[in-house]
Amino acid sequence: METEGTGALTLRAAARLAGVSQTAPYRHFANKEAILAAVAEEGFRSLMAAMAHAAAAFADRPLERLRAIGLAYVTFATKHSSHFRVMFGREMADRSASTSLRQVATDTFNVVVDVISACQRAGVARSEEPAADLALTAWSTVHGLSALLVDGVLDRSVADVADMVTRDLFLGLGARG
Amino acid sequence: METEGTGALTLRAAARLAGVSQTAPYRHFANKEAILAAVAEEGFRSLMAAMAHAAAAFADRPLERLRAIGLAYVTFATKHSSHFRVMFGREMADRSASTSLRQVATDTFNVVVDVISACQRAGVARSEEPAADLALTAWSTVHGLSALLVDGVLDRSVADVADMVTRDLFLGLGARG
DNA sequence: ACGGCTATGTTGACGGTGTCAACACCACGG
DNA sequence: CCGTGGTGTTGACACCGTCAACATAGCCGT
Repeated sequence: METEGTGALTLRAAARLAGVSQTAPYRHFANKEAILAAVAEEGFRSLMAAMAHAAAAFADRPLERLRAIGLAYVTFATKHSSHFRVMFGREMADRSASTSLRQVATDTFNVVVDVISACQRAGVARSEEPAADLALTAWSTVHGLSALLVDGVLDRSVADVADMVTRDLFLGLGARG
Repeated sequence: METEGTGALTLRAAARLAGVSQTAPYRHFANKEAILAAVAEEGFRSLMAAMAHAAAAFADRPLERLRAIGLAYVTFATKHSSHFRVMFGREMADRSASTSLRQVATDTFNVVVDVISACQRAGVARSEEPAADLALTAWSTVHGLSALLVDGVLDRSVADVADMVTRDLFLGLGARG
């Protein structure tokens, strides 16, 4: 998957790679969707770890922490683009079929909510709005940028663009004053 | 595609639907990727039309116009989710293969840039930054929200969430003053 | 009017894929 | 020591994208 793209993640190829027959995976997963759900779930855990690692350096500076996890998100998406695609794409018809996948996805979201709450308490984020709402906006922005980069729609440098977008997200588009 | 999801867009099914043999499409397209590129291109034109239509009501109010095209984007994505997925997904391995697709995609982006320029001239958008940069942030946010909705990650109401996110995008996350 | 060229379509086949049913083995617990 | 459950295999099915070879129909220049 990492070297040949999502389309190469085939049940039979996986079995070949494992050195077993092509139907052996069916002893461990109900079908291909179930395998993808497991891969996606692992991806979310890996993403959460990357965000946690990036945040660790800024224990008592919530704003820097927020930005760090945003950048970690985009970095993860571009560095593990196939994995990222499986995590969010619709190779699985119905993601709510796997409750554990749904759980780990909301856990990931809650990381963002927590950091934003901290920002609000520190007075650096607008606090007239629920943290969950701001978090959804932040997630949308960072996720959208990741999606555009991963899907090859943009051809600008990842670092530049991520830096700029996270700054604008904080400032807003509107004129101040 | 509309009724059974992206996975059902198969060359043979399309041919059956057209009442021709399964290899007839090869007289008109090089391969499946080429068909998807054409579908994606048509999608971008359709999206541009939807945005233009939404913007028409606010000829001389650039801020309302900006918001209207953002909402039109999310609406289009959720109402034609399969089409949206083809437009951005990686069913095509290399989207830059089709220059006309690339062209219509940048045309779409330029619609956003133009509206943001107008907002800057009207003094309602921050103007210390290039319109293209702000446009990329706006696109990321709206595209990210669309992607999350389309991929079934969120279960909140489309209208509510779109309204909230576009407002927060304008205001920014940061505390004012 | 006619012969040929081009666009379009068909048939048949190839290798690859997800999935299922039937069968085989091996280890462990009663 | 036997049975049972977990794991793996073989063989098959329908479907997929794609290709080569062959057919046809309409238009163009002569």
